[in-house]
Amino acid sequence: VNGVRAVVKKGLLDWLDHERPDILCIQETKAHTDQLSSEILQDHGYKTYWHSGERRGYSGVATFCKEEPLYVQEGLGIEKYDREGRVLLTEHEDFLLYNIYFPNGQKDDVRLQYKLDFYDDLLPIINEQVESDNNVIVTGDWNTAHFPIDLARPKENIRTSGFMPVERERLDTYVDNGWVDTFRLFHPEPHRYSWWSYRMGARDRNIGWRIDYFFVNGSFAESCIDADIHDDVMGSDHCPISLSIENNSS
DNA sequence: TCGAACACACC
DNA sequence: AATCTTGCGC
DNA sequence: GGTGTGTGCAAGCGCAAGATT
Repeated sequence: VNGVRAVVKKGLLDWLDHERPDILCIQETKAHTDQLSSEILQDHGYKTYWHSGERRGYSGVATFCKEEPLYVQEGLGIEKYDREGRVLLTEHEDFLLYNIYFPNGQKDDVRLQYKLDFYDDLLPIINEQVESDNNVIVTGDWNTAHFPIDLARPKENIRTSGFMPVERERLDTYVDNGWVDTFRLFHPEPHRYSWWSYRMGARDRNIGWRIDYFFVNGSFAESCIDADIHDDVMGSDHCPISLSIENNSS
């Protein structure tokens, strides 16, 4: 969301009150909870969980739940990532939910490698949970467009972090391991993006990237009834994405 | 990150 | 306490 | 002169922290 405090000023809570999702996952909160008021922490009726980076004003994720999760974990359990406040795991009745702000690799080779390591280290963890009979959803800002259809300028960005072959190969590996990009189940069409540069009026011209996903394990994909991108919602350089799941109880 | 503005090929 | 400047990270 | 590639450089926002008032 490029700063929760900024998007609250721009109407996040009105939008939340209108949409009332069962669960809301946000990334790049850029705030510690002691910097936030009760209007965003709790007054809306959701239980909220926060994982913030050590560095003030940087990174951070939050998960809002109508129903209290069975279990909440801050971080992946790997120190070098957890210092940056990138992961919230919540357990729900029918699935585990990872809310993740994947690293950005554009600053230098060190950060690119850090990003690639994150992909490599996350995969065995979630694979193991599926093997243990859990359904798993991994959502958030993945910071990588997988295929040329997923960004407006594929040829121009082959050497830009976010669409480099090494990064795309990591997503290939997720797919090879049975993980499903749910948006494409329902939307084969091009020109559907979830992020646009603030600069150069990129959003007005839809020069964007699809870098936000809901990946789910293969068998759970059958329970997904819709996935979408809501590019009419303003307030950030990203727009919301959604996943709808079959309701088995009631 | 995008694309205007250049440089420099190469016929 | 409010405003400005610089710097960082997208 | 036209077309095609390749490279440096400007480009919005949100936030922190220090300086100035």
